[in-house]
Amino acid sequence: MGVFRKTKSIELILKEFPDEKTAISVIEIVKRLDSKLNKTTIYRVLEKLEQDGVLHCILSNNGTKWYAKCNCCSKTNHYNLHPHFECIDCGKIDCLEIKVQIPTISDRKIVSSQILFKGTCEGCFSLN
Amino acid sequence: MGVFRKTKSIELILKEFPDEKTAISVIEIVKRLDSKLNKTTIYRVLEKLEQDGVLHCILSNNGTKWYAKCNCCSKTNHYNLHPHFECIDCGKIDCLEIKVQIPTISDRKIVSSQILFKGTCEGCFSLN
DNA sequence: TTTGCTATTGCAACTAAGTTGCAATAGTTT
DNA sequence: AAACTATTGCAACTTAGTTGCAATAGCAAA
Repeated sequence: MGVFRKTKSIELILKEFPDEKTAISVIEIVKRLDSKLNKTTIYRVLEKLEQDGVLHCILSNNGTKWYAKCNCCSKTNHYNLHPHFECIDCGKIDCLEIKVQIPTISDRKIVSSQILFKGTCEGCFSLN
Repeated sequence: MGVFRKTKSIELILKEFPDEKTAISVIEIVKRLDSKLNKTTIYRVLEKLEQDGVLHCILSNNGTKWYAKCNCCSKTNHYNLHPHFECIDCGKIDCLEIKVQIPTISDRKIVSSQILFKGTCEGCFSLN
């Protein structure tokens, strides 16, 4: 939304997202870019990138914010309906490329959803 | 888990849950019982009631904790697989008595899920 | 290139949800 | 009634996330 200047901050932050599936916690981004960017800036840039349909936000099981790249969103239609997976062993979160049926409920209108599955990820699964 | 004494705190806190569907935020409980109980106690009792399968915890869209009564959980099997609904107008959260298909994913094991639909609830829906 | 506009950034201080350690209190059992 | 220990209250802390404001830096027009 609004003007979008090409700034160092945006460039640095976007570099932290290697692919379309892996989510990163804001805490981790702040830690990684500590010497380069102020945490306020990071929060604001992430929020703006979310509004612009570049990233989407996921809430982890402990209530902290994570972000991941969007591959189906636009500035006007921000769909975030795919589910996410949080590993209870290593803590990582990623996007699942599957569809979950969104139900229709009488008298209510569902606008968006937030689906988080918890369990053991591929990596940790093979270690057992 | 552990011993379960019948204390004033447990009684007071359980009184705040009128039915099996309506969730209450911890913040709200702390506010309501401000003159009667310490917030630390409230957090601890809620956590214990969750471990004992009496209540289940829901994370709202802004990352705060909400609790609701369980009607299908036991001390040993704590299932929390039903979805919840958060109203984007009035902010209330409640349990949905519908089943959502939990997918199976190769190489991963899903242990639990957290499904939050957001939209307009019956009450707010009829106001428009 | 320079000027001016204003979006963006950094800083410091703040907010508030949730946690921790410990001493005091109160259920429960003998 | 005594003793044991789970539970509670308090105060201080932790930390993710926010706010206000002055300084900085993209960008467009001159």
